Amino acid sequence: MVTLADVAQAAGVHASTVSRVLSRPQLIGEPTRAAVHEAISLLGYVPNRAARQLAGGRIGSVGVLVPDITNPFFAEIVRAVQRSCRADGVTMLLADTDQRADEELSGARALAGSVDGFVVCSPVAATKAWRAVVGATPVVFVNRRSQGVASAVLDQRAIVELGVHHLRELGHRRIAIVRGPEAYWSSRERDRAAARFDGVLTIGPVRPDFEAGIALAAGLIDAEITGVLAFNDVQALGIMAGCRAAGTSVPHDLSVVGSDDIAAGAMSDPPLTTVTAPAHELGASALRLLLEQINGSTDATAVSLPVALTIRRSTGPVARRTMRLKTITRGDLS
Amino acid sequence: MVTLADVAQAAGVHASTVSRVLSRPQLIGEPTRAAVHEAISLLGYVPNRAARQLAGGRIGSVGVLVPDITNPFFAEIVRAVQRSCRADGVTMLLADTDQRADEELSGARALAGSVDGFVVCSPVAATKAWRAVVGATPVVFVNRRSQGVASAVLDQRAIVELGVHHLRELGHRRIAIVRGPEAYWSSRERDRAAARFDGVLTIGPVRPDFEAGIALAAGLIDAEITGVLAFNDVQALGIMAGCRAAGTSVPHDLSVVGSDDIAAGAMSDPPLTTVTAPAHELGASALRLLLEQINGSTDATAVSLPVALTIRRSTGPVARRTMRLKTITRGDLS
DNA sequence: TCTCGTTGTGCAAGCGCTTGCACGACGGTC
DNA sequence: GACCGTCGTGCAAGCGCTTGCACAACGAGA
Repeated sequence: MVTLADVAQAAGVHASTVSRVLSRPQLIGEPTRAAVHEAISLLGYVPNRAARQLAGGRIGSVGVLVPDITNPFFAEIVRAVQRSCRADGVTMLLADTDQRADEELSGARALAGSVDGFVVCSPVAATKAWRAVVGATPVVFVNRRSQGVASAVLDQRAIVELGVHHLRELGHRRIAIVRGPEAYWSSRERDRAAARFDGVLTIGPVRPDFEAGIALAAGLIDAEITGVLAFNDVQALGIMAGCRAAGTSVPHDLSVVGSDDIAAGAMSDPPLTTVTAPAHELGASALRLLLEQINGSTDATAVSLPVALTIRRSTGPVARRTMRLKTITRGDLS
Repeated sequence: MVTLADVAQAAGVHASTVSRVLSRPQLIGEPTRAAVHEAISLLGYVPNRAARQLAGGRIGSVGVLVPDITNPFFAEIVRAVQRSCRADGVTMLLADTDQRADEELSGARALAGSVDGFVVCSPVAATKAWRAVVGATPVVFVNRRSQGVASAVLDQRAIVELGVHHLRELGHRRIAIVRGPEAYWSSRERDRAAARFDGVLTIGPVRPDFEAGIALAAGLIDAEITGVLAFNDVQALGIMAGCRAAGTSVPHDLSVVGSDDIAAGAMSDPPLTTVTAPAHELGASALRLLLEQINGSTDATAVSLPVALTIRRSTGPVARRTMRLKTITRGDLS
């Protein structure tokens, strides 16, 4: 293993000089700097992280917590964070929290001390609990807003509006919005947005997974809903599968709008109309926010990212036969 | 920050004693040990990784390189590795290599020195290049076998056999196997297995993605193939989408078998028959192999994991009209 | 009783790096 | 020509932990 001292000897300078060439080059004279660089590449020197961390206090790595890495949406965020990390010379530590608040916290505890900060996707644990675990360590929440914590979120209101407007433009009058788990900030936010629409039914909470989507389909059909905005794509795909099983045609009898825009949505039959989330930007922004916090430039900023409607073929004009008017009441659906 | 010394003072012993209680408890007498443990929990002491690593030589973290984290198959492997890591108190560092050999190597270079070893999924860089980068650092390849490198692989031959037998049992006689990229060990392995079957056409290489699958469909239909084993599920889904676009019914006109068993396969229409890979076991085995290597117990072992056929509805009996006999020649497909 | 293990604990030397401080060598000022 | 910045570099003290070695205390065998 090549150490600082080896490089220093090869370059004929003191180890501290080499260290400075690496960390604050402007302090070192040009000729010395060149000599050091040459020695470094000659010897193939790679700084030892542990030593660097121990001596310097800084760590140079961030922890990323995701509820489910097998969900392509989170995978995309992780990829974005990892790329940004690489570009900034930061190491990324990943933990899958299995959507559980306790796993979230214990994951953070395990990583605390090994990271300079956390990017936490769709956290479910209470902010207070978070603070207790991470102390003053910088944290940024992805898709959750919370007092005193930096965050990068999707414009949930726009998701609802885009979905509902699209369905209305297609002539739908019996529209349902599927609510997500109560613990999610995004769910609560969508509820708020949904409340602004008259005559739009909100149903659920319904788990944002495929099976729950399947199970939901029958209720939607019974209630003569003609257009539905699912909580996410996976659930939307489930609704479509449920419709298929029930002999209901999408989009003829029921138009389905997803949210996220995962790859599987484009592969489905019919391809899923969805509200596309900029997962990559979300991850990149979160890391930027975190790094800013770590470097002390800002604290607790929040960014909200725009979303866009991607129209595919799971939505279409409302079919005649379902157009009879009828008052929608909550009792229509359980 | 609570240090070893703080704990030592609280427990009325020397720091080295505390250190030993943590690392080799059997060296320390029972009463002392208890006192130390009490002090530790009282003070909420958490060992400093960096210091530990610097002093001890060991690092306690492993690097994981995946070609594409947004592919659910790899995501599942990553999750398995991460869980095993957590159980063993090891930290996982992740890098996405974007399926590129150079990214693979540069990712490894960036992590080398910060990890005790690597788990590399579906590596494409040459083994020699790998050795040059990692030196003596333990490595295990996932889904690639290579002389002198430990590996955890799927039984590729079984994948081919399972797929082909299933199709044959359904009466198919015009069966095609889609080859994967030449750089993949798994591709080469499947070619070898495919060669053992008479009258089975191998086509490709075809990229293992959705678009390539779509593009492939037309050729399959033209060649009057009635059953196809895709390279993976995503490609299989593409083939189904291509068929749909061409008005060809799956499974009536073409039976499609995938490989991997990603979640999207179960959500498709029709649900995809596929060869299920134990992604979780693959990841867990890889980590076990790596840890064994790190601890010096073994070197360069290879495990091969069994796969199983999951029959859903993308395969079915061969339709009458396509059963006329005709000699298959390579020229049928480009 | 003396010696010789055993066992349990303390001591101190680092691991490779960062960084505050000291200091020598300049060039410019009065 | 003595004086004073400024700049570039060396020096050395750690960062928190591990670990080989020393050593005290004790019981057992001679």
